[in-house]
Amino acid sequence: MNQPVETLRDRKKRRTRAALERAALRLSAEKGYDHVTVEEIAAEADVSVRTFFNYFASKDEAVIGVDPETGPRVVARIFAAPEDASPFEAYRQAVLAEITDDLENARELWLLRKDVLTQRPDLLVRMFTSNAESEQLLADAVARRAGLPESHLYPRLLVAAGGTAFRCAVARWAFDDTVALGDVVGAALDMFATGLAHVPPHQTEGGAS
Amino acid sequence: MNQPVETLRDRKKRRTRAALERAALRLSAEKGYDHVTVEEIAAEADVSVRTFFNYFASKDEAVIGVDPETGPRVVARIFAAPEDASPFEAYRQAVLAEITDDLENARELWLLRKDVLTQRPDLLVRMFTSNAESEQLLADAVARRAGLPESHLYPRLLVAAGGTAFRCAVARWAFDDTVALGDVVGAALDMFATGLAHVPPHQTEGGAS
DNA sequence: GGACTTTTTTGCAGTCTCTGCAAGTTTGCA
DNA sequence: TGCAAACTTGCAGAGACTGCAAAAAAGTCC
Repeated sequence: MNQPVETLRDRKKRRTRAALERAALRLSAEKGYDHVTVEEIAAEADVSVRTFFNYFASKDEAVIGVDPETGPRVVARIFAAPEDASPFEAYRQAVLAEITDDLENARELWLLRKDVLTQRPDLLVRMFTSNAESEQLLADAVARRAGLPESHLYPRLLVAAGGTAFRCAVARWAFDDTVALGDVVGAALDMFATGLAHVPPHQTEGGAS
Repeated sequence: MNQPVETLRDRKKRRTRAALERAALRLSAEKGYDHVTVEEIAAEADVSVRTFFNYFASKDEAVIGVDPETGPRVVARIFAAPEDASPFEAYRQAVLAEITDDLENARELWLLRKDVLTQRPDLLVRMFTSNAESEQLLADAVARRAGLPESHLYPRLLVAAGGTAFRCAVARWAFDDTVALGDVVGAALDMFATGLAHVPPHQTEGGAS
């Protein structure tokens, strides 16, 4: 029907969004998140303040890097997993693939973001779990793969756990980025997979400190 | 040294905080969170707007019911658990006890809060995980009980998982409050305990839908 | 009770985030 | 070229939140 052809408009929009995100991160890393105004961000990206708010609902969203395409893309990845993969495995693969890709495509942004999130850990909380909407999307996808009713706890819990794994991993990665973020997320997901009932053996990844 | 005697000042402060929280919740449940101003909340609690902000750093915090005493109290509960309890068990007991108590002491507030959190699920995200500070406190407590270094992933992950369990449980409870909130949190924590690798057998609590 | 210290409350001025609206510009398309 | 749809922008305004200094209240000591 509609081939996903990228029109000039689309390209411009993507560029503007990227410019705003980059500006927000660069300035926040440099001067501190609280000392940067939306006005400055918009100026650096060469658009009006009003336009900033056409792209991001809040200043927070800009540094978080909220992207409306992420949710649907991860859902697609969940369904793209092998037939015989468990719901957990499907979700795990989708999340790790998304992270790896994003880190690949925007490594510099992530390095800046690391700084900003260290300044304001509360923003980190809203990153993966950013909007209830996309979380709902993912939970529905997991539920379908698991053959569970939407009201069941498991899908929501799994998706939320993924967000939590991501959050903790970023926190740890910000503390020591000699390890790959994807690996830390993977490790965290493994702990969730096998259960938290017992303290894991001392196989600290990296063994730092 | 300093007996925990409750002076008049302390009592007034507690009352004011409670009045503000109640006002925030009542008005939000009635008119919708976005249609309530801090001015109205302060008026209903019979204090000035400026005083509102002396108690809560933001409008959000008022409906969330942020209380500076909660963090330390849960930490105390973690250490109060039986010597032979695993870190997970200690944490689990602490969380469940806190929830049970709070629900006991402020049931009406929770019924209002349920409404508000249904309107704005994003606030729910910030509830348990509200501030990075108290999360840090809890993680340190768990780490000490587990004999792990502070940098280890496990304590942070466990605490964050608790927050997640709580969050998902509230979401489900808001949807159907014929079950006790504490029980749903318990069920969620059980899933985390045994691991999310496999879809749990269909022992749906309540079996709704 | 009166004088003095410490806390808490309050008003005020001011900054910043965010929204609705209407007009101006750019892009897509026939 | 000409029209329609999508974006951008400025503007006015509501509302959240902060710093500051004065006023009020509570605790203390004589």
